[in-house]
Amino acid sequence: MKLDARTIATAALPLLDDGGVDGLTMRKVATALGVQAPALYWHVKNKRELLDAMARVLFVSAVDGLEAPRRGTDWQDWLAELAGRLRKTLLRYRDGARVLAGTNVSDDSMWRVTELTLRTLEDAGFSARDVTRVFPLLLHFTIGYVIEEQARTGVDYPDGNPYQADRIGRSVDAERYPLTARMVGDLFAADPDAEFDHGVRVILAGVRATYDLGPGN
Amino acid sequence: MKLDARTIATAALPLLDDGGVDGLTMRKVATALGVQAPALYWHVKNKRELLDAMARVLFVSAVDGLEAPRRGTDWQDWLAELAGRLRKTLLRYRDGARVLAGTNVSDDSMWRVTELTLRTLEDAGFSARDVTRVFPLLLHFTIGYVIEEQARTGVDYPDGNPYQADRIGRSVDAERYPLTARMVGDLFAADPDAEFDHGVRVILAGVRATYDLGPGN
DNA sequence: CGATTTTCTTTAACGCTGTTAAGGAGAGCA
DNA sequence: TGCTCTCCTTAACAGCGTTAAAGAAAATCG
Repeated sequence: MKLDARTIATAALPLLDDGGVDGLTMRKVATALGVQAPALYWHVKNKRELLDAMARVLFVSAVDGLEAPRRGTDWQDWLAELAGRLRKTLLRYRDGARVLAGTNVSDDSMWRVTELTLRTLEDAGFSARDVTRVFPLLLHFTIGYVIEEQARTGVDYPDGNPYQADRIGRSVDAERYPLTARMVGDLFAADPDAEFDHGVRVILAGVRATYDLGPGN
Repeated sequence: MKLDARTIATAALPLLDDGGVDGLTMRKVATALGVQAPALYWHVKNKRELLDAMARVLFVSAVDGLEAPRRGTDWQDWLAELAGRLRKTLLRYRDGARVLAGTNVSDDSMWRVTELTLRTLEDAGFSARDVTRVFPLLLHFTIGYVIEEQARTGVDYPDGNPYQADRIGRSVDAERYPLTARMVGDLFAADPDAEFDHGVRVILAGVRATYDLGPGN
């Protein structure tokens, strides 16, 4: 097999599922590729660069095949779908969001998607300056949301997941904090997909309410 | 000095500033406390638990002394200030946001703040169900934003920060992606404080636009 | 008071990590 | 054939989180 940064990263991603990002070692990755660990250093400067490559693969696969909104498609639906795609992709591997978070992804497909988003917003009537702020808004929310979501599976805690509903429920004093106690219950009963989409919609509503839309929308 | 999880965590936080969370070792923490590394394991089960304790200290110090909004204070201003406080606290130590992100913080002060927030929103006229969604929304955005913000300092990259404006600027093909090229410029020229506050305001506008407000608001 | 137990820290050591150094196998080319 | 470049190997290093075992200090008890 031909080895390069991208194939190494692709092979490394599934390994996240046992042990998460902390349990990912160069030796494991090498073994998965039928090679010795130092061989990787010919294609990748260090582990940091491997993680960057993994983030890139993740992001690229999230936006692969993404097209501009078809005529008649609402810009909000399009953005919501984009955020949803990103989330689904991050959820595919354990700690996916942590891998992407704060990683330097500078890939052509990154810029392609950014450009697509900005153009969609401009077409929807937003000013050039405002358009710049929407993309990070959605991106940061998505990453924050999925990090939390993946942390909730609690795999980092060998004996007993502290994120279990009853555990947290018990730790909240329902006498003093009744609203909080109810929120905790709500949160664990809620469908994460719906909750995420809802959050995205709220943000988009804020975008709509905040910025001036040009004529026609 | 009396040793316990909280004092250990407090001593560990400033050590984040050289090396970040990856460079934080039990031995360094121990040395900072004038003690040998294994001594820490009497007070803390493992490094994961130390990080949890650090996250707790961080969160607690962010919301320390926080009070319910004074009469006449807008709920939106109050929430914006809460998010701003959290951000400022995370920014105090390198990788602060990474430490807090997805960490299991179950402290009384956590619930106190949550309750305060929920009550504020209920007082503002939101329904009980809607109220439980606003808090995570702001929290996730804040964490996502600060992770990115702290990553941008690029300390993880020994030779040359790839987040520098000119580097990214050069990597974007301004011919094919003109809007993106401009966005990158905008992003680096922007004041992070203002940009964050703006994001929070957009979200709050979305909250206002999405949920039914009872009579009186 | 001395004896015992409990609390906390030490030294020593374990297996594992990311990473480097040095060298060898094979392809392409002169 | 001999040289160079590409890619992989083996061997090794310092440092990591963590455990085991023993020792000191302090508290408790008869």
